[in-house]
Amino acid sequence: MQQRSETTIQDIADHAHVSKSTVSRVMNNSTSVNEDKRTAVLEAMKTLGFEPNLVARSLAGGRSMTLGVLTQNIGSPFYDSLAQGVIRGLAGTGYSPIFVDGQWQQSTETESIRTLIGRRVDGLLLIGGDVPVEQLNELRQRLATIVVARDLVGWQNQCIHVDNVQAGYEATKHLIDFGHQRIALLRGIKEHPDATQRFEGYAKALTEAGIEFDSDLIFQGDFSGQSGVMAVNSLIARGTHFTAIFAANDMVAFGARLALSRHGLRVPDDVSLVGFDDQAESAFATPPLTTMRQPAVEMGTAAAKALVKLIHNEPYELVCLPVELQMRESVARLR
Amino acid sequence: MQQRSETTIQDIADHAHVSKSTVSRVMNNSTSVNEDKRTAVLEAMKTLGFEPNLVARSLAGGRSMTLGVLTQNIGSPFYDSLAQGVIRGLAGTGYSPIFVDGQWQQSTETESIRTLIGRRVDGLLLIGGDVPVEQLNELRQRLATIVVARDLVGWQNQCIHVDNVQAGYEATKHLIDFGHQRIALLRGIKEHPDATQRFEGYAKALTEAGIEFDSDLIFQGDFSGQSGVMAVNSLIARGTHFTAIFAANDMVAFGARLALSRHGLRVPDDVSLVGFDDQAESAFATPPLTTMRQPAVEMGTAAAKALVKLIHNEPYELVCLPVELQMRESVARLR
DNA sequence: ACTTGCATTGAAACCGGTTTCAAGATAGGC
DNA sequence: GCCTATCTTGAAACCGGTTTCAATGCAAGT
Repeated sequence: MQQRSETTIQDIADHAHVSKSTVSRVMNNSTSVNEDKRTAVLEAMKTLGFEPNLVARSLAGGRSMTLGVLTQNIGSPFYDSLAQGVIRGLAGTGYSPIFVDGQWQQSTETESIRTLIGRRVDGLLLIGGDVPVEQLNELRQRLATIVVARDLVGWQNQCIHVDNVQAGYEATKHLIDFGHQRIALLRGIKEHPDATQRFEGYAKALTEAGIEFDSDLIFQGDFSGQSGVMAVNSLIARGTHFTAIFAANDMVAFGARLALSRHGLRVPDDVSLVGFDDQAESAFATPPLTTMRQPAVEMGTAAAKALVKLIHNEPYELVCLPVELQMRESVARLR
Repeated sequence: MQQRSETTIQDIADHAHVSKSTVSRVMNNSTSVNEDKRTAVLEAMKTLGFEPNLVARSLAGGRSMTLGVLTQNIGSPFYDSLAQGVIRGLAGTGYSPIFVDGQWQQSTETESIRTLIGRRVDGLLLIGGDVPVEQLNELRQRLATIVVARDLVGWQNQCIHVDNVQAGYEATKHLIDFGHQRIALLRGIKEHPDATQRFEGYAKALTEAGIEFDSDLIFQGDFSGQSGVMAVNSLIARGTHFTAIFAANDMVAFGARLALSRHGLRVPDDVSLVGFDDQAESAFATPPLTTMRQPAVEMGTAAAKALVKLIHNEPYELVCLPVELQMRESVARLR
């Protein structure tokens, strides 16, 4: 595919009978330019249909106006919502995001970050991921970096995340408040810090309510729907008694709900169910799913805006957004 | 944030006692280089931790190794799956995607495409969207372009999409085969060609089966869950008799299923339900949703690979992937 | 021994902008 | 009317690579 040679700044200069420098100045409003020349240049740009070469601009100016976004599992609701938020937060700032998928694999992530650096992004937005802190500490020395959905020590103001312990606590507390004592926990991936922290919250709520912890109620799975059905099947097969389920996320909750129904168990009449994430489908599940709402879009937006400020050395604040219980109809008071 | 000045090709050259040219040659394997020098250069690159400046490379080489992907509604399942497919298709090709969101607005899309051109992407992948054909025809003259999920006349081999008429036909046919005659159609957005084409397929299946078309069964909505709820409420409020629903997509089907249950109607016992897309949640809905599976990931992958070939002027083929009926449990034979 | 051909290599031009520097022009201050 | 501060402006250097071009060296051909 031959790229038709584009019009350059030099063409504009010739057409307007000025020098390249002047054209550049008009484009950037850097120093004052005589009104005649300015209009002549603008005129020429319009006539010739000039589109500045961002690549050349990046090289010369040292700024690429591009932000690298390392995300995980593009195609999964939570991370997509974050990405959506990032896009919104960047709208109108002049910066474009370039997304790469880390796939929750350290090697992939490291490689992806290298690529982004090679592309000379002006800043980095890391969403989740497994890259060790030491490596990130090094990274932030040379590049404006903000981390989302991950809790890093020593990153006070360059890190926006959610309190998963608190969230796990509240979800469990909600079930306890409704009279449940036998609460099954469908854990997410073992190594995943979110899963671990929510588990902590769960345990804390139990302890606080004086309910004995029973490891039979814990199912170690992942974040998939299939994991939810397996958990319930396994729970029932083992004959474990439970009246409520706190699922790793909404997708797991869907799977659990399906498996329950296969066993003739109704939600919420027989078993109460709480999810996590509040993805779009959850409000329209049958019954609508009670879940912990993660402000994914908002986090993405906040992170993006903060990164832009960080790059410009402007002050900003990164608040820790709350996970809120979204009460719907999948939880019932224990009779 | 001060960007620590990176090591350049010149540093490598000095360190290895060769010229810039030679370093470049080693990097690109362009012409043969003496083994001694080659190792010296590689050595130097390792020692100095050299990361080539992609920006400079793009400018000099005329290739940016970047592909522009214009997608719609990042954060919606179908388009996200496509994006996921694109990422997979590009893995290992050396090209990175840069995603921009057109948000189904022509002005935004046009603007986004301009930005991508300004970034000197080597190719364009347009997913859905409203940009008029004439504009696209112009575009393809200057840039390798492939369009996904859209049927464009005259784009035979640069366009990968799905036969929505056929898909609409098959979904409807499936319901008819199960004895349904009063099939409500929950249409997607009026202007959206997908919605129109599926409607065509619906009408065709009806005609073919000798079932009279009843406009009372058509609900004009959008692609949201809320739309499904409203449709069912409206249908019931109007007293329209129906035994099956063909929803604009799975999300709409979820909404419909919820509204049905609110009215005491069971799926599939009282009303059968067919969705569209087969998003991940659908298999775990209760009951698992029968739906038309769009091979979104596969389409994304195929499109990405084709684009790379197109850029390299290599031959490729873009097959029209089939939409397949994914039979699950939301459709029952009419008693 | 002399020409020919190919492999190697560095110098320099180039990609399309930005930015520094110095010069010319204009205007204000006395 | 002269000097200085400010505004405009173009030439040229620069960003970090790629690529062309010409030169050098060396082995093969005759």
